[in-house]
Amino acid sequence: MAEAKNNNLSASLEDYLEAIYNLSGEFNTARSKDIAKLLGVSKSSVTGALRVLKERGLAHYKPYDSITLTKTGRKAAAEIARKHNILKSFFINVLGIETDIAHQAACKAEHTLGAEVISRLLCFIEFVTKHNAKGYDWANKFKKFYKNCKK
Amino acid sequence: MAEAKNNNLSASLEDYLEAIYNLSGEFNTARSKDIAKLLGVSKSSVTGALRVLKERGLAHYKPYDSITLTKTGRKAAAEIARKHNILKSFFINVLGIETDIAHQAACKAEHTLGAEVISRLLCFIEFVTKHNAKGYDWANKFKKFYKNCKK
DNA sequence: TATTATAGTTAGGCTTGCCTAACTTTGTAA
DNA sequence: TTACAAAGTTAGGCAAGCCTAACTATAATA
Repeated sequence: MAEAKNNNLSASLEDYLEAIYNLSGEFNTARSKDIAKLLGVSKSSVTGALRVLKERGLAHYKPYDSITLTKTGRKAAAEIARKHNILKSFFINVLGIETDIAHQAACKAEHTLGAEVISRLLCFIEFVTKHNAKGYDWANKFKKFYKNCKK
Repeated sequence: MAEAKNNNLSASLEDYLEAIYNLSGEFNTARSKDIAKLLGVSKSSVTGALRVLKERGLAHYKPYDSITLTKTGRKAAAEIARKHNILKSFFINVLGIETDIAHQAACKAEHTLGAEVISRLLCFIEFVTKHNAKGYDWANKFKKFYKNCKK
């Protein structure tokens, strides 16, 4: 039945899933080559990952055929991307981190920190953001603070 | 010369290093058995890690002998522990996360997030903490906010 | 001091994730 | 339509980390 065992994906598999999701956005199908490039990984590593994603019911995959996500896969990917983007924008806009680094960090964060921490952290970011909107300008206050902060 | 190649340690090795550091606190020497227990790992895994820490000039280690950190090792461990503790207390005191989970997350965080993000995050935590001290009670404000926050 | 439990090590094996090199398939352009 | 380049796959290998089972050393006690 190839039904999704939604068992927690490894950080690496989530990266692949998200990459496919993002690349698919434009064309609805992702190419192995582009996934490899996006993740900085060899083509054969992509092939390997695709096999696993298929096994788990998250991607449609047949050798030499086009790559798409299953419904479950898309849902999972969307959720990953959503969290990822919130974190990323916090890193960039509040902490003042450079885009690429922020991206990398956000990619990995969820896995490492775990669901509970991420969930609360996302709330916290929302909290901070709302305060910002209310005219209490965190990002800027922090920016000044950061200059004198040696950690 | 067994001088420390201070090359970035893996997450796992940092865990071992920190474990030894914390266990040594009480007795000045750590036991394999206790490291294993603390990290939830088998005794043989500890042996393996010790060999690597020795190779990297971070721990003194000889089979069946007592385990201590080198000066470099101690320094590195202290730094890991310091960051770790800041993160942990932020997770617990601001985000309201349960101790064990906070501990796990903090352990892994640095690695995943990378030096730049961690450095800024630690500053941010300090920033938040200082505001707290000034009577702007973040932790509490966030606590209320969190109740209505579904992420 | 001999015995035995505990601590620690070694050997061998598994998984994940990556790599390169060689091969196959596909698609494009003479 | 053939020939060649690009995309994709397969085979084989490597490193990090972990495990269990069997062994060895140490230390405690009778």
